[in-house]
Amino acid sequence: MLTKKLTKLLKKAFIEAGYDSKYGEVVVSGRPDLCQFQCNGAMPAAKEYKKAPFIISDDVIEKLLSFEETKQYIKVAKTIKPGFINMTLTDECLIKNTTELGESNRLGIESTDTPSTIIIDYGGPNIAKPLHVGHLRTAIIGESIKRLFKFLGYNVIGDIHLGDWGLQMGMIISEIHRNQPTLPYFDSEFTGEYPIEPPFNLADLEEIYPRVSAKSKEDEQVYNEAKTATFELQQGNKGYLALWQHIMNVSLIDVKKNYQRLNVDFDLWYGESNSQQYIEPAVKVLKDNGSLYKSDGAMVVDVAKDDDKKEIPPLIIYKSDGSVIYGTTDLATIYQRMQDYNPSHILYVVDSRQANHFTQVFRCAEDNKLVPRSTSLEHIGFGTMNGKDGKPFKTRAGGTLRLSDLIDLVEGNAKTKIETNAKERGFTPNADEIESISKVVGLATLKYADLSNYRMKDYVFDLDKFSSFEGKTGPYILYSTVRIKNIIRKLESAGFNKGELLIPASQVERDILLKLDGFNNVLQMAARDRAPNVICEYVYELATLMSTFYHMHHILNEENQARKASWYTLLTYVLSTLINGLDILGITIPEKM
RNA sequence: GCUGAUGUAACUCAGCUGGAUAGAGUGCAUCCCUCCUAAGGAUGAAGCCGGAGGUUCGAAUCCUCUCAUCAGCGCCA
Repeated sequence: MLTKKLTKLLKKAFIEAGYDSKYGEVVVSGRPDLCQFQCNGAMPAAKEYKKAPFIISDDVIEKLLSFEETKQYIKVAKTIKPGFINMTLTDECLIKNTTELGESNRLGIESTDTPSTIIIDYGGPNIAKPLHVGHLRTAIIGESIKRLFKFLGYNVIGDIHLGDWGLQMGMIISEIHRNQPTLPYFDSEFTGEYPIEPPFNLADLEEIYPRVSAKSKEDEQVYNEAKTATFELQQGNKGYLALWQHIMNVSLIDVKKNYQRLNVDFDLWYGESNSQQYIEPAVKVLKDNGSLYKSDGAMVVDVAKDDDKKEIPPLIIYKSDGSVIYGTTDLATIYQRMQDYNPSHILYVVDSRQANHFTQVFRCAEDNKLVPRSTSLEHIGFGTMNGKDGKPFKTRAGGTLRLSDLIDLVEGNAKTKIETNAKERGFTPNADEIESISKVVGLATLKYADLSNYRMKDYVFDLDKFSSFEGKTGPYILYSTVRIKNIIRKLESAGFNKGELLIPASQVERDILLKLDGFNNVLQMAARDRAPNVICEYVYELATLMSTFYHMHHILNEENQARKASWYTLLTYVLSTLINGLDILGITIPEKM
């Protein structure tokens, strides 16, 4: 980590020159035409010490250059204009650094000093509603954040947190009741075993929810029946529970298939229902604290604070009909997670429109000491998914686009491209190969397009963008990576051996060495801001540098064997950086494409 | 109404813990496939960083106001 090493040196130089070490922070230069690294500390220091900034920077540089260790590493260090300290390293230093990073088992990426447990709550699909494009972001962003923290050495647990215990379940149960009243699940006298076969299939189920949901908006009785069914389910009505289990079983098969296609997997497949047994102990805490009280018929907890800029309504624990609500299950889930895992963080990767809900839940949990101070609850919000018109995305027919249809589309697109491309190059991959490559490429297109936007911004869902293979896209990065693999394969099969890194043969090669060093910093930043788009940017830049490199240097044809061997080594470093970066984004790389 | 988010090139977006000449991709214009994948490379045109004040040696970045868009605001998730 060159910035880190340089910062250490600069801090020492600031101290020896008689200034505070806090001014010694070194960053990658914003003007690569002038230098590789810069330190801006002399300018703020000028204020404190009431001196011209360039006098300070000159003092510091003089000290810096007097250090034994500096001499062999720093090629140029000089003051520019007001008081920038510009530094360029020797090529020897660069290759030594790159070799250290490349040969270390984690590319020199620092692990956390505090390897605590982090729970990531993402995905959150509602049972019995087909997954649609709205479920894409939480899955993809959540997965990436999970992988990032895992990579940085945390013990990370991803929990899908299914929506399986709320009103939507009551809606379905009550609708089935209306349509098939003679089923044993609705017979309170029934004492035998309930049927093993569900009384519906997936297609039925997917059709039921939208129907009853629409009906309940117009027909109050339908709505009330749904509420009653919800209440009874939560109270443990045996028949309802059996039916609920059927709904879960049928629905989960499809849910799992969808996440599998996205290459998203969860450590825990818990849902709201799993928190049921923790509701009582969690509520007891609220009661013992005297926080719980009746308001408008519901049982609530106040979470407002004196310095709130706006009114924050109380969190509802029991609705006036006695049933619990998602705030309740969220609290109970926190209780459960503390008991089972004692995490340092619980991160909720959920649409930012739910910010108020999380403020309420977090405050309630913190005020009532359901979590200690050492545990932080954090809502990782993301923008809403809009169509090109800036309004929430709808298909041409006005409905929501299913996630599975979207994946089909993107994979199909990739397939066409791969087939025509193969034809142009005159080779014919077999059908299986095409199939598996299109899946990988299609998914990379989709994930990269989604992850490269900063998560907080509203999101324009653009099918063209999701299907594009040109420019700053997933396929471009895969293309670049596959090309490296291909060259390495050829070097290997020719029995060629890797060699020590040589002094860079060009500016591009030097830029690659510098870029490789930046990986650690990028990961730390991405983790700090919970922002995978930083990694997207990085991976693209590295891939671009490689494209320029190919254009400039022909590796296989290189006659200087030492040079060729050095490039071989460099390729392996770049490849593992790309592999790791892409893996954190949840993107896999094909062997060919 | 209150609160929050967003406003950067024709389009889609980075950059926002203040730093030197604001960056990509798409599209547009011009070149480059006898040579490791042209899903590529090179060059160019394109910007009062929504507007107005302020803080600072220095502001797209921080503060205040303002306009626009979107979202949320007690028993859905």
